[in-house]
Amino acid sequence: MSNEIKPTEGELEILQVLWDKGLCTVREVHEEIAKTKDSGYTTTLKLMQIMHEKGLVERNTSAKTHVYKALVTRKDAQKSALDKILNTVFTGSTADLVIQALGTHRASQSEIEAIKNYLNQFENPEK
Amino acid sequence: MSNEIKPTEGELEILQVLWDKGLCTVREVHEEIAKTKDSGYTTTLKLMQIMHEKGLVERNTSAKTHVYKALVTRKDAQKSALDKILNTVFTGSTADLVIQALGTHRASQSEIEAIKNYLNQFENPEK
DNA sequence: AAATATCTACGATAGATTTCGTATATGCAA
DNA sequence: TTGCATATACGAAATCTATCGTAGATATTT
Repeated sequence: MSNEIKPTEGELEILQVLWDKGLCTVREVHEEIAKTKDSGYTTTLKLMQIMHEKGLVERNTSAKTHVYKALVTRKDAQKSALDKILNTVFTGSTADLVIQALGTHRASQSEIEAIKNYLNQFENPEK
Repeated sequence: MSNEIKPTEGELEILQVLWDKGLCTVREVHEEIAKTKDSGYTTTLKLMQIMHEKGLVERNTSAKTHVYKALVTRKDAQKSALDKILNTVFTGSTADLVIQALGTHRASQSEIEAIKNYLNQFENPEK
């Protein structure tokens, strides 16, 4: 039980953009966020500065315009998010979570196949 | 897209107890929470009062000591939690979520069977 | 070079959440 | 019945998060 990645709602929005685009200036992140939400530029800037203090991102300050990069990976965040809801609402049952997920958010046929293939890895390998 | 169940962190802790135990007094909930965290009795009380205002719980006030009951079900909260992480860290891919969940939190053989059976429901029904 | 645009830094505010202290009511025991 | 334990109610502080305005530095344009 080492790392607790717990970005806030606003931080997650920013991480999304960084994950999708890789290296980004504050302006780039802000433009992207402004598509679905309207808040000021300095709001995004401030959040990203705080994320830097927290170690969620790193930045290159050699030029006037700083360039940011996510330090937490999407996978890290996924694992944390899963751990959290598993330990709270799902009382630790992975199977419950999986079945709920498949039940309410219908997967496509190809996704279902992918999952089945994945499961087959665990099919008593040494029979 | 009807209901957004978004209990806070503290509210979730309380809901846990109510889901596990059913009807509870503030004292009972507090004792349980105090096992893993130390905060005062009135803190728990206040939170539960707020949850009552928000409609997350109901309470019987006929006796001096009030008895609380969750109004949100665990399933409601599960659905909300899943929706949320699907739309943020998992970019809408149920398959990614499922595979991640199975990958990091190994399921037992019987759980795997349960999931496979579940998936078979969707096997091209009209061949 | 002067005006304009763009950037970072930073303080301040607003709102939500958590925390607690204190007042007051109620039940129980000596 | 007097005192003690335990409840609820409620206001207020402490924290966190998000938001923005403004100052000052650095480019860019004319």
